[in-house]
Amino acid sequence: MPELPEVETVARGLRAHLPGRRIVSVQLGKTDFIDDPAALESVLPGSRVAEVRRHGKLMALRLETEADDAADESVFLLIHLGMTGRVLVCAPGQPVAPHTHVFLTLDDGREVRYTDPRRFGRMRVERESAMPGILTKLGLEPLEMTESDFAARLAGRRAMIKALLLNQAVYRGLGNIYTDESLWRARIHPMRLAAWLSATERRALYRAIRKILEAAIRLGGSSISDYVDSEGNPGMFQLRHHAYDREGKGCHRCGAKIRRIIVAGRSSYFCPRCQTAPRRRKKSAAKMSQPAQSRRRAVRRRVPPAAVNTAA
DNA sequence: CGTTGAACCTGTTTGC
DNA sequence: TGCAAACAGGTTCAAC
Repeated sequence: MPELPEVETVARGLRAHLPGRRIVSVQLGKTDFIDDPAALESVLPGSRVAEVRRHGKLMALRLETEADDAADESVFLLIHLGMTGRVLVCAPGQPVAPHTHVFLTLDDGREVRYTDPRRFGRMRVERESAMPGILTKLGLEPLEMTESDFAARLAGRRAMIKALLLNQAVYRGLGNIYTDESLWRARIHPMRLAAWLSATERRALYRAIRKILEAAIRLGGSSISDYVDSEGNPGMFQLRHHAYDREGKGCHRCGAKIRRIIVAGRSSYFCPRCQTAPRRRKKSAAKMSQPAQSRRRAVRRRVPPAAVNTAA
């Protein structure tokens, strides 16, 4: 479910309710998705939510703990929703959904509940001093990066563009839905090698990512099966998908049938007419005669244009 | 570096 | 109809 627009929507919902609230108590169900459950139980009660941040798909609640001493270091509750995680702010009596494993009771009587059937999500507490290290491992924030920042990350990379967009150490927050939607909009085939995109294509992709994410946030994210925001409402952006989950249906631009292939281990939807496939890479040279092989060798390692500058 | 496949876990959809 | 396989928005790790 949750990619940047969904996590942003949840974070905004939490922002409307949590800052200033004190956490009174914590109850845990299954804890195999929590790094250190005991730490959660000891740190959270009595703390006050100061701020709700989002870094890519990661939510970070800054907590002010009861001043034990002069050290005014904040603590962060980190929440990653994985595939099926939900965070809901509930009235006390509300029925408890199955697979709800974390309850945070607030000082106004309401509860923050974490529900996650597959438990691919993650939760943990971190000291403030650990945060910079965590954030530097993440890539660029898509809605904050400049076009040249974006392009610089593609330079010299021989990976397929889809794999690179999904890599959270390159850009943070894009997942399977929004990479496919962005590539469709930019008319780029998911298997194209990143370094070999033209300047025009890079620009189109940069702009597509912004447009898609902004529109998705405006509509509260995409709800395919599980996703709901912090109040339990689904998003609406799935109604505007052009590629994702549309196998066999007509391309909204040209009418060709949307195809599904596996790229980077993930289902990838694209329009075979609008997003033209890269030239097939050479098969193994094993069967070639010796002279042919040496001739090949000379031209084999073509250096992608973008890497030339970087290397020099 | 980059790719692939498996693993984590449960629920739903698809196919024979 | 029934059961098993395939599949799902994410991340991580080992092996090549």
